[in-house]
Amino acid sequence: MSPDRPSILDVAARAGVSPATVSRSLRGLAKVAPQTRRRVLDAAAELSYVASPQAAGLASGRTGAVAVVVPFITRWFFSTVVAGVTDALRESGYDAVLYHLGGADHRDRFFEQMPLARKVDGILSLSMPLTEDHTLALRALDLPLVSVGSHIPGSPSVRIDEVAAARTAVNHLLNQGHERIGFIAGTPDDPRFGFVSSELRRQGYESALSAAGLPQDPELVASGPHGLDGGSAAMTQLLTGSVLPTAVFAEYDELALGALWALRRAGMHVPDAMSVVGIDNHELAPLVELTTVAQDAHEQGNVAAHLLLQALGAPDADIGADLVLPTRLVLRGSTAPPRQFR
Amino acid sequence: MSPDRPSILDVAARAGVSPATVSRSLRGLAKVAPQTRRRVLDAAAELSYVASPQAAGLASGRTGAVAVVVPFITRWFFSTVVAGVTDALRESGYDAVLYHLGGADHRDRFFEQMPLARKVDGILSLSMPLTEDHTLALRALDLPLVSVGSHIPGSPSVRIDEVAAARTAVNHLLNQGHERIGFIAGTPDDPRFGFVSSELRRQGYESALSAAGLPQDPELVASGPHGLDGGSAAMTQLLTGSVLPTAVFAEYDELALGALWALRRAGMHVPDAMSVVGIDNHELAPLVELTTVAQDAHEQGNVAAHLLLQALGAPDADIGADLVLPTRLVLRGSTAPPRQFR
DNA sequence: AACTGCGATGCAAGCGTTTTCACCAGGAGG
DNA sequence: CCTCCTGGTGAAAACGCTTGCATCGCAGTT
Repeated sequence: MSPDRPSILDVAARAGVSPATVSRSLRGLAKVAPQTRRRVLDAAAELSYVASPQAAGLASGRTGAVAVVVPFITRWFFSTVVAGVTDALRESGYDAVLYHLGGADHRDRFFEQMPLARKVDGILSLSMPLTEDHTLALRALDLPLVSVGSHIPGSPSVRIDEVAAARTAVNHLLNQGHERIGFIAGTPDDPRFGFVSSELRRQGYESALSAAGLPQDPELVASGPHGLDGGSAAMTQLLTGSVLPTAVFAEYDELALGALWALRRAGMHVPDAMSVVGIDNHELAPLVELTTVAQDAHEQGNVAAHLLLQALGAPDADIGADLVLPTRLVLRGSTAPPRQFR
Repeated sequence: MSPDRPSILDVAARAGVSPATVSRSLRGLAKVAPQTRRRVLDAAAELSYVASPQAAGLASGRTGAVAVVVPFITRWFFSTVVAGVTDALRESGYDAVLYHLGGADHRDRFFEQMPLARKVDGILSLSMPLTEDHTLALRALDLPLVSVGSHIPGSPSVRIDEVAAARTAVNHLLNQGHERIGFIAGTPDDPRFGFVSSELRRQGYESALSAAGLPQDPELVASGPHGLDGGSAAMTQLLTGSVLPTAVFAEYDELALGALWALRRAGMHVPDAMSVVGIDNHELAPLVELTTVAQDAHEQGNVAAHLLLQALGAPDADIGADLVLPTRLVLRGSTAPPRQFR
């Protein structure tokens, strides 16, 4: 049925040249006479020859693949970034090997045995919550590394200004006259550390409050697991607390959506009884009229991939680029001045 | 900085055995004395040796990776299936190479040059809309293939009974007394063909109507691009048509969500003025009280991965398994009897 | 006319494993 | 005491490319 895939020798024979020339022709290297190249290309086509990436890799030391390390592929932000990454990678012929590292235990195991040792040429780390050990393990690989959503010192990164984004969201609420503003965060799945963006957004929340001369009430901060349910749980927590906020800022839209859900169940009207704002501009945000600070996740993936490709092309280019992409406040119906202002 | 990764020869030298024995020890093959194996394992650990997958692949003909081919990673169903797949794959040590084939043109190019020729040991195709050419190209690869969400004759597949699921959704509406039931579909991105599930769900819709003795009114069928916007557009289309339905069945939840959005903008109350039902049980379905026919996407990914692993283990096991996973109607607030019934 | 330079090509040495086959010691069987 | 296995091990041949180096014409240079 499958009469052995043709090897480079078959192509060489058919084109009447040496395997070396075939290799050079196929990869578009310089020193080949146009006419010779044509002959080789034709021969290869006729045999529908495809070079073995394994052999090529062994010989050249490259793999033609990059690792994409992502914590939760089902979250809007990550799946969208991954889409951006793969779309950019496609052009260049690089493959994307997906490492889905949900739980902290998975991450630990992963970084211990570092399965991508000789498997990839570069790494794209998406907002991974990394301990120092993890980072060191990555470093030890000595592979080009680009991170999205967090900044790993020494390697290029693409992100938004998390603090500013959070501040934008909170300021919006402040501008509307809110004074008791809650914060809903995702609980880190590992006590040792959480998403860098979590921490930064919280900082933004706190600094915005400070700047407005408002106190920080721990009662106004709640957290729940990542995802819709977590947002819902956190909102419920706030609703049953001793201090009722008039508005809440959620770390990201999926938490905000969960909060909206809880509010609905509690019979609290949004935005009359409670304003809600998030970050992301999740695809479904318009559906529930969620006011949010938009970021372009697809673009971030795209840019990150290009950065990595660049690093792969130029062995020791300037490391350390830190691209900060813009965000913008998208006003929808989930925010309004608090009652006493109307 | 990086003093060349150790090779199997280094380990062999350190353990005082031949590379062959090292290879056997490390892979847990039978014919190695326990004591020898220990010695090798220790030596390998001390050198923190990791075998080169490239070389191993070249020599053995295996790659240790499987291709995951997916049309839209950002859709709930696909990202969830991918999560299921990667979670299952992790255990076995196989890597997942992600091929994100959004547009039909990407698919064409992909299947023409078939970049996964020698790159993977097996393929997982997620609901890919495939032309006959595509399928042939896949076949030609002669690799184990498992599909999710559609059935490719001759290879195992995991899916739900699309027709039955659609019928369940429509029957639910019928049982409530609806007689003018609209259908909202996603427009294929390529005129030549669309998702298999699209077609089947439509069949389910039609057969349920027929079974109830209701006519099929083309005016009640609308479609839009995939995703929220498409659902919204299709709903708008229905709302401005000559026949106004009292309920709509959307091919999948994201379209249903889009429909809900359009209804809200049109000021039509759900479910009083219009009932809406979808398929999936999208994470956000509870948020908007969407009645839907639930399917377990994560489980489908999981099962599919295991099926593939099995096929990879047993060279020529029985091909053709066709696992049909259950679905269940989840009643929420988006459906109710039409007005005249109350 | 001898020489230099250079574009085009071939040779052959790797790259780091896996795997077949041969080999060897020692216990079982005759 | 000799043969036959058999578990344990090593030697060496693939596996299918890439690439440094050598080679070879041939058009320019002196």
